[in-house]
Amino acid sequence: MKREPPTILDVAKLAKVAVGTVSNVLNGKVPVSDSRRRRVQKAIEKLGYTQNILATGLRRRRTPMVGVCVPHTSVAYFSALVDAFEEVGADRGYKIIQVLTQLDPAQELDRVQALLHYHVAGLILVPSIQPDRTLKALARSGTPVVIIDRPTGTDIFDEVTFDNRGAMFDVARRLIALGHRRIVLIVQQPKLSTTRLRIRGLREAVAEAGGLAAALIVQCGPDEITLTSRLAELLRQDDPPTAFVAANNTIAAWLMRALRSLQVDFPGAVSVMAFGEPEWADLVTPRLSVVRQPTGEIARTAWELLIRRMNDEKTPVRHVELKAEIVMRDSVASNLPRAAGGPKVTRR
Amino acid sequence: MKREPPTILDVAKLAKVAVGTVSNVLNGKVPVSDSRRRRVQKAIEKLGYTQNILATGLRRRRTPMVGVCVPHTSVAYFSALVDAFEEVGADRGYKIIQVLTQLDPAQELDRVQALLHYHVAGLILVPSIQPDRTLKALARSGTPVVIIDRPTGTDIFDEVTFDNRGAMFDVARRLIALGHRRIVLIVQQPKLSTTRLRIRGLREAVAEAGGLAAALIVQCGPDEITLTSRLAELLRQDDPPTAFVAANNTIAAWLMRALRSLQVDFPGAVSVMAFGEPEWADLVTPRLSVVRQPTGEIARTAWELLIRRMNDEKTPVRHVELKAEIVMRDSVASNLPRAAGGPKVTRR
DNA sequence: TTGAAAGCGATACCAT
DNA sequence: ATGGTATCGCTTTCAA
Repeated sequence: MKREPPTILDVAKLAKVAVGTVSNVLNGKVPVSDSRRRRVQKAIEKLGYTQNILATGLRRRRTPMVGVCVPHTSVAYFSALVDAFEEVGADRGYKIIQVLTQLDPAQELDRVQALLHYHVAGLILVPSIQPDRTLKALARSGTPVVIIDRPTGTDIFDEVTFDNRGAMFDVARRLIALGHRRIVLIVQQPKLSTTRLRIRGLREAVAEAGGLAAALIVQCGPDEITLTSRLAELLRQDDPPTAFVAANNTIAAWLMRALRSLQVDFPGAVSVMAFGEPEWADLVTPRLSVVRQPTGEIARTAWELLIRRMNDEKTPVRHVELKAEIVMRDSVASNLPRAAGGPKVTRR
Repeated sequence: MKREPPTILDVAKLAKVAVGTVSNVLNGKVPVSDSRRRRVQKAIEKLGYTQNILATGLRRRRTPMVGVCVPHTSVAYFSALVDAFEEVGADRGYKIIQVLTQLDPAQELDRVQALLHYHVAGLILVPSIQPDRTLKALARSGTPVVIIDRPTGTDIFDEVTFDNRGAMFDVARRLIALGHRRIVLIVQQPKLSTTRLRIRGLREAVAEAGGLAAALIVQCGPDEITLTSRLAELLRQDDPPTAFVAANNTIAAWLMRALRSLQVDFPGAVSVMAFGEPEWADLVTPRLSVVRQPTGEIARTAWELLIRRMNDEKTPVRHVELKAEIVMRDSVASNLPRAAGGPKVTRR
């Protein structure tokens, strides 16, 4: 018994007022006399009237929804971000439309364009490797946008990122101080801006150590098996790497499983760190050391910037860079020759 | 330089045709002569025209979006579902709007109502503990709905669930066969339909074992600390429980950490199982045994049912129940007196 | 086939 | 403060 939902006209008729008056009651911007307001409210109640956002959006040329575009939600970091946005956004009366890029620039463009068709009020984007066309479309649309996590290298969008270079630098420095000489960074997407920054941080730390240390970037394949064989190869060579850094929790999980299946003594022979903090970081043995991204703060800041831009089209562009926190646990151990059971890293 | 986006009118003007013709080209339902079609397409290209979905939706009284309402995405099971929907939905030209209930019936109602304002073409819902008002609103709206994961006990919506009772029954039976006599099910929401079914399965298995075994339902608090102290209490009593089943990956993580901090010999003294399959299940020691939900199949089936209902308003209601898979790993061990190092459960 | 025109449900302006 | 009306961008008759 699907009856057509009541419209503002039905309400106006029942309350014996003009449609404009109903609209005014609804939006509360223009004053309405008490008596009429009550009549309208009663009518709304009785009819079970609900606003049609499509019509409102069409007229207002803007909808109270914000698009959020992330790679996928299987990386804990991203799902945490989405959760945070849903929460903070709802408080301000915005709905979140979530779309996924699956790491594919073409899909990214497609999905973002779809969001633009909806005339979303704003858009939060974690860009892919090749976001150029997407960014162009975004710029052309004039939609308020905040880029998060991955700097675009442009100056047209607000950005909230965290200091990947610095974090990686600190991590590498600590590893080197612990006696590690060959450090491997395992990444999924070498061309990603974030990845490049991490590589830079790593190289800088290595350079600082003079000829002592060396860095190696490994691109993991699409699955665990590829990574495992690549790893086996690496560890077979003479003077094999002793420290591994995984770019996210998925890779970290693959890496740990690979090390186990290869029966590598861990953290005895090799140390491991990861970006992101999966819920299992301190459940596994050895407990995983991580670079903890300031997820909540990123979400909050991004939302603030977005609100600001949605309110004022031409407020100056801002780039906010937050600091990540390094959390050392058992998966990182000393590699100093004299210190087989020697000085341990601080645990927490 | 935000210029107004071109409309169908601009296209018509440039192509020197009527707006209706442009619309026909766009939708491809009504035949259009080749020459005009080309002119229209060229104009669209040139102007960079994109359809305004709000207007289309208003006119058609339906939008190509499907709402997905889940508790949150930090439980891997739910984020996997959302990912699956985004993928399968996009293929059919639907966008997914995701909203979260945060386990709160009031928030659930609010969010679902918002989705209804958008006149979504369909809605997929993982209901909360108290979904009555939401379900009523949904029924009233006439929107195609598919309920997943948690049966509602009504016959007005299509449902895709999996056999929680059966899965729990099998799990309990195996545990009992392994010599466990006191089995604890740790849940977050005792009144949830899913939970009730699991409890029933557990009770049935216990009953089957005669006076041999006993079941205990523990409601964990909102955080790990509460659970830890509750657990300590349980384990302190005489004849303490030897098997624990966690309702999801979050509780499983809490449970494992709690057991460690309480220094319980595990899986020596107690065995552990969990519903859901977190990425860390086989990373932890001992590797976690789980009830693996058929996530992909649930998503696929739900989508099929939704499509079916979106196409045919009054196709008969269907309830599909899928089977879950029990995956035994090291976290479950024998509790038979004679079998300290005795018969092990099959591993995989 | 094609063009003209009537809405879809709301907002916002203009008189009153 | 209130009522009447044009309008948002598009689909969908209805004639031609």
